[in-house]
Amino acid sequence: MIKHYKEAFEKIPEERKERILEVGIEEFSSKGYENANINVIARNAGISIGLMYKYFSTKEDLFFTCISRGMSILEDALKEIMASRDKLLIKAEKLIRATCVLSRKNMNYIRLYNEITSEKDGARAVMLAKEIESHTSRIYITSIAQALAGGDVRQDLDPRLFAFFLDNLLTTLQFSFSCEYYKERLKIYTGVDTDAMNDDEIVNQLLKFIESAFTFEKRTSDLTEEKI
Amino acid sequence: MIKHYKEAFEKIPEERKERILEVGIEEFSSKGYENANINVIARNAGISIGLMYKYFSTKEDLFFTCISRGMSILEDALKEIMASRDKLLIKAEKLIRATCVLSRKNMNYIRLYNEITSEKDGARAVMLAKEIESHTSRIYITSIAQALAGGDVRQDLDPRLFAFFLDNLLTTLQFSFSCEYYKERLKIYTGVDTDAMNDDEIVNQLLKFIESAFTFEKRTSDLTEEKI
Amino acid sequence: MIKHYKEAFEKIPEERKERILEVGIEEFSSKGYENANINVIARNAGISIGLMYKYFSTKEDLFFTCISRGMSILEDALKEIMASRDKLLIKAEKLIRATCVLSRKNMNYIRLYNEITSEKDGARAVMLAKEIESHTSRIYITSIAQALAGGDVRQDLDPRLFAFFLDNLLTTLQFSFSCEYYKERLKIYTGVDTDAMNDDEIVNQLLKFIESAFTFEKRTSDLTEEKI
Amino acid sequence: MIKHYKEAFEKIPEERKERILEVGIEEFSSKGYENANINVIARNAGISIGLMYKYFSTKEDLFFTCISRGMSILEDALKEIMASRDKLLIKAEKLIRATCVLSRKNMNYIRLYNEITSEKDGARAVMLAKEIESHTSRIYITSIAQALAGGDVRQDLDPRLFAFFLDNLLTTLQFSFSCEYYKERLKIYTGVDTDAMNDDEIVNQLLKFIESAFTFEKRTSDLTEEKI
DNA sequence: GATGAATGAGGTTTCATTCAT
DNA sequence: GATGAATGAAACCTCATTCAT
Repeated sequence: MIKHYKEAFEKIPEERKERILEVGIEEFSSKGYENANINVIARNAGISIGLMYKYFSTKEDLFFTCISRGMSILEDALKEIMASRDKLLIKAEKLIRATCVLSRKNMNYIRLYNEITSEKDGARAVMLAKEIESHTSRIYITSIAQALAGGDVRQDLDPRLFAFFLDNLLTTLQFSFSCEYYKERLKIYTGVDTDAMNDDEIVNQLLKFIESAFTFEKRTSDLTEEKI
Repeated sequence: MIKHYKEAFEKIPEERKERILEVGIEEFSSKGYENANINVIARNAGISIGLMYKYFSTKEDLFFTCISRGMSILEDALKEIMASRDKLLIKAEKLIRATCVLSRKNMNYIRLYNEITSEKDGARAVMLAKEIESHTSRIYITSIAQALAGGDVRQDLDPRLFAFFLDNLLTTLQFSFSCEYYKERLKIYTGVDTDAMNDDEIVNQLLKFIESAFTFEKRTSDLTEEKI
Repeated sequence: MIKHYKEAFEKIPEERKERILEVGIEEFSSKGYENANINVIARNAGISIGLMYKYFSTKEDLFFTCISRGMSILEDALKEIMASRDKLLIKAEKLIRATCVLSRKNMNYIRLYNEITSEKDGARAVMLAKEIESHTSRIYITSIAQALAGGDVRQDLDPRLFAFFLDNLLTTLQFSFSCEYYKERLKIYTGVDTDAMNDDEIVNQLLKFIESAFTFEKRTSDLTEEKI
Repeated sequence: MIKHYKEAFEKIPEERKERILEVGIEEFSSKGYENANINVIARNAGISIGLMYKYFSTKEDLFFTCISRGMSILEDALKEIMASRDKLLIKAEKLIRATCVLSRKNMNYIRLYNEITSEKDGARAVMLAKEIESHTSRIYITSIAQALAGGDVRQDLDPRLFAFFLDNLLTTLQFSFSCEYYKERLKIYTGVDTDAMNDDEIVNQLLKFIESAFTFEKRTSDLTEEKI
């Protein structure tokens, strides 16, 4: 992962590092990149703007470093679940449940991720995607490939694409618990306010959705039938 | 849908209206709301900035009007498919295929939609979600409810949530064909460049994913078995 | 009095003339010259902005013409009172009483006059003062000179300066009934809200003030006494 | 008195503070609030526009701070005179003479005050009047009340209203020495150019005017006589 | 290392005025 | 005579970045 900070930043106490990045994440995630104000971040972090520029060359670099931190926290949660020896669908269930819990706890990180996903600049988008998605995707793909090899899932699935679909569902779910637009959208679909919602129903339904998608394979005979 | 333009805008020839909104959509979708420049939009649309303000009270209103246009175009495509008497999964297949085609053709509209989904301001997000998602969600939910009533799909699904999951998958797919970050992400998952990709594989896999999710219901006996 | 309108304005029906000028006076007096909007005036007067410019060359000219109308209305009220054969102090009393009544009725005209009195541009100020004050001042001065000649007032007064002081008192009183700042100022001095105020007390006191100022002459003996 | 500047402004050297405010007063008093240009003020004060906004949140706040300075300078001159143990009419004479001198020296402050008196916005007008007039009015009223208690002035005067009339006369006199419109108006009344005028005559006459107004009380017998 | 005062380019918005119809 | 669409200069304000101390 590329460093987006200067040497000076490495040398300061961990505590101050965290302070700066947490304040940055708060600002970037709540206002978006453009509307975030570096001077405000410095002030809230308790350091001078001059020092901020000793640590980061540009606003962009501070943003990237905030992202690194935020995303690695989210990734750690994912890794912990995926590291287990559980079968794929057990992992899926854990993931879904964890998503509900973490989305509320790590709201800022998810909002930050959401901000990234609407990056307009091609080069920045590519760089960010590579830094953020590579590892995650590998974890999902590997896990599914193993399940495939173990005969735990339908044999006609493509691990890469099913990993992609799975992540799409989980990512959107995260957004739906954390990001303003997605929260309202979920409310419109379910008719219930997200914050007041009981997670069980959505967890159960999504689990069914994913479980069936991953496990049931159409028998050859089905293929000759009329499509439902 | 609320009007976000002034009376003067209603009176001008359709051709100019389109010109302005298309130029606006191009600017907003390629640079994002904050970085979009209304002077540039006016210039590219061939009108003066003063006139622009005769049509729209604020940059925000121009943005909203661009969104209205972009989203209604996307919605029309959806409506056409969902209006058919096809069974749900036929519709799903059509939707998926249409998504591939339209995502490349209507790239700007989808990028605009993507921009909206990362709206940070709560009030704006709620307003936008209501304007954009209400209709779409109803179409999906109704269609699924009908399939449920007709016994075409598994009986233990919740139409609202399954509609939600389905839309999540389709929306993410659209983004993956249109938006820089999501394009790179898809490339990372599949290993293939999105633009050079043959859609067939992804369409087939997603269809399988959705089809199984919607149709296969665990038999009671399964519930007693060990989870896969 | 210099014409500040074009020929076209002279030819239109009296009713439309009045409409335009009344609307203009309303706009200029309530917002001030700079913040007044010619396009708004045209719209409220029911004519097109193009026509407005057929009648007046510039915003300034419209303003001047509004002033002419407003000031001549105020002047007419003054003239009527001053034309009587009453003794000076009877006139003064009538003036003061009229001021109270007219200040509320002709609030807009007085506000317009107040706007003029803070004109910053030297040339414009001179022009306006000449147009507005010449006639008024002559009326006052003449009246006082007659009273002086008739022995009705103290013999050591200078008619020009006493006219000036008298007008100062009356003008400020008008402002105090019509203009936001002066209204609040009067409230601060009296402790009573201007709009709720009973005029009698202020009329009586001002009358005493003026009456004494105009009529009592220090006897020679006084001059040797200690100043009070 | 409410602060209309930011903390940063408090910390800068007195000299620079004065520089900025004097330049601001010059600009506001010569062009009026609307036509004043803060970029010009910043340039003339020798600072950047960005810094200007570090000191003041808005143009309005800079204006208010300029006013505070200007008005407090004028108030100080008033206080000095009114603090003496002189009898009321001695004070009055001093006030009138001081007005002549100060009006020429402090022309900008008085023009600024004049600008305020034509404030159109109700809320702003009330705020300004309270900030500016409260103290002044109290000084006048107290002084007159004391003179009344001491039997130095006529017993039938209302201290509040007579203070009001006195201030009206002095204020108008100030304007007549400083503000374009009022200067021309004075010229029209006296026939002499204000700048070339010998103050003595106007001072003497105004003193007579005020002295008589304050001291001579109609005897009861007068009341039965025909009004003069 | 640390500060924060200072910069100034750039974007949104307003409105007097023009002119083709 | 009458319209009102169209123009564009100009002003307020923000904030990433610099640099002297």
